[in-house]
Amino acid sequence: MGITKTDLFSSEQNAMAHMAKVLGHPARIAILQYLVKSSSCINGDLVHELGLAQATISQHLRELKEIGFIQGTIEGVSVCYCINPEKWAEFSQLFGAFFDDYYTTQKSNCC
Amino acid sequence: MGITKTDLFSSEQNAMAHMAKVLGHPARIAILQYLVKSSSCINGDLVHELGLAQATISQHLRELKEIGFIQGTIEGVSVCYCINPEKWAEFSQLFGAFFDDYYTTQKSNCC
DNA sequence: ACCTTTTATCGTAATATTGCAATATAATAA
DNA sequence: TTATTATATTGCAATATTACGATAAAAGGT
Repeated sequence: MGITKTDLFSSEQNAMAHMAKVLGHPARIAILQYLVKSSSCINGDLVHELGLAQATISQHLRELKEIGFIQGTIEGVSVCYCINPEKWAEFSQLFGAFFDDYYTTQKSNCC
Repeated sequence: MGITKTDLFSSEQNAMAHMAKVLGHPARIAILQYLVKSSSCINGDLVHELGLAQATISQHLRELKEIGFIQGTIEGVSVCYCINPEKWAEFSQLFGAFFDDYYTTQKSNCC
């Protein structure tokens, strides 16, 4: 079918999955790492940095912006993209909590 | 095209994206949370827990097992699934490092 | 041997994603 | 105004994902 049955899951689970899905493409990982690393907030010379077409990069940037990982401000002819600090902190916390749950729960080591 | 150009990215970026992609479905998030929470290593009564068909759950479990999030041991007629501690730690560390990179890098707050 | 239970796999339909060329839009420069 | 530059959007082809019914495989019970 190809359609995810979101109604079966909690909004937290759907949100978590959506977030992870956005991270689930190497180009988007690369874009985020580039924005984290670059001291200046470079715009779409990501097109030259990564080897993908301009339309493809633009599409990935939109997905990252829609969920909130990044923000873009118009700067003359070009657009300045950078990490959205609030969302980054929020997502970092959510992922951290997800993984840490395993350690804060008492395990009965079966298997 | 639908095919990801993995050759453009580092193996670390591809690995990170693959890992995130596996987490990018609410059913798989729910399965992991269930396994983390359940004191006993319950098997496929996940089928009853979530509202998906047996074949669908089995498919999600295979993906989780293939990348290493979980492990399954045959126990009579049924299979005992549980979190793979080594991989869980590894993935937790990788995600943590990914998000923390933002904080360990000096920012020049543009935008 | 036969039945039952549990899980895996196959096949398939519906939908989603990826990538790009072509084109549109927006802002500045000449 | 016209040209230029940078980015976004549209349309489409190729491929991937999701979900499930049907069926197979594996193990234990009778």
